Amino acid sequence: MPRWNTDTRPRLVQAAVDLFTAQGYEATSVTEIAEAAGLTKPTFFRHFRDKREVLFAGQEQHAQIIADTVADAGADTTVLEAAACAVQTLAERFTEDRRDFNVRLAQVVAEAPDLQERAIYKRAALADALRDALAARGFGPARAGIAADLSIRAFYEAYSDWLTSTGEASMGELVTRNLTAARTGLNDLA
Amino acid sequence: MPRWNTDTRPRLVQAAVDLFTAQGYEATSVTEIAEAAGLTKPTFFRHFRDKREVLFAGQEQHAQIIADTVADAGADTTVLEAAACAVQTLAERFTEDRRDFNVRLAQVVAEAPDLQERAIYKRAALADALRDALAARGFGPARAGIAADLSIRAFYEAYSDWLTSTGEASMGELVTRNLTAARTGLNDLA
DNA sequence: GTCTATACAATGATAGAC
DNA sequence: GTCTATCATTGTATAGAC
Repeated sequence: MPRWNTDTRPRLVQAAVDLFTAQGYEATSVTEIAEAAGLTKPTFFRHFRDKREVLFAGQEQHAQIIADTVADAGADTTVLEAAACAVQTLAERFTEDRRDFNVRLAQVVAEAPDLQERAIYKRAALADALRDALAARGFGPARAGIAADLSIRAFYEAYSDWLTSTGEASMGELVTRNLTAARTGLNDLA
Repeated sequence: MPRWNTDTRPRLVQAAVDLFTAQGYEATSVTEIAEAAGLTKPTFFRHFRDKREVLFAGQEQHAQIIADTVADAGADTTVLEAAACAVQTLAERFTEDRRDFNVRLAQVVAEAPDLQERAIYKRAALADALRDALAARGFGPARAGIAADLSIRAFYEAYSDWLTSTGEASMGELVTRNLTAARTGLNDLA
């Protein structure tokens, strides 16, 4: 990573979110975003694969965080414990000062089907990363898949709660609550 | 639906899959597809929202099949039974004569990230439909979500098996096997 | 190695005629 | 319901400047 111009990406992200919020996602062109950041269209596409990707900047490391956490978990942890640990660690990145930004982001995503599709893809990528990490620890594919789905689901429900709540609970607490609810549902299953 | 030109969509689908298989997805333009079917580009877009959607024609009713099956299940069925019933009913649409087409389709999807994203979106839509249908029957949200994820996962693993196997097992049988494996994994979870 | 300038193919939308 | 026609935008490629 070069030291100069290291704020190019954040500037593009900020310009994009501002414009999307003000005029809507589809009504905003990539050229507009680039010029609002004092750059040009080709530069935008050098930093982001496509127009959608700019709204998911900062999530690049999420899969790695999950993989690392599972790999570093104690030797005697169960599948569910390892999976829970992974999403708990991920939750730490969702600090209170990032809540407003995430709320605005969710509002933009809600209005554009293209963005919802990308968001679902990101969720699936996280579930895959978690499942693979669990499988790499020796848990069977069926168990790994189920534990991954269950934990990622709890995480996203917590994320939704976090966005709609008024800040009385941290993301970590909400993840814990939703994981508990999931385990209860699991027991009621059979 | 008009009686004339009722084969327009199938013709477009066939032309698309043929061209994608021959030259690749990205190397084939919508104009090419339309002209190969004796039509024009705007006509293509009247039938399919975008270039990707043409490869998922025929899946429009899948969500409805799942919803209907769950709604029609016996009053004393458990969550897992209702969910299993739904994917089993869906499996009936994957008859042996459609296997070759699905194999070609999977090959095209495998080469284009855009298509994989759309495929994942379709899977998520099925999981949502199943979860909603289960919730509508009074099963709690946690149980409904887990049962939906688990059953859809088993379905897709069965689909993958169905494509790679050489026809000795039907899609229904493969779904049954994967559902059984999932239930075993579920018991090993706690 | 990062950005600009320019040109380009293709997607996807739109308006109007048959 | 399809066609012609036109259009803005996405996303890529090539050149070169700093």
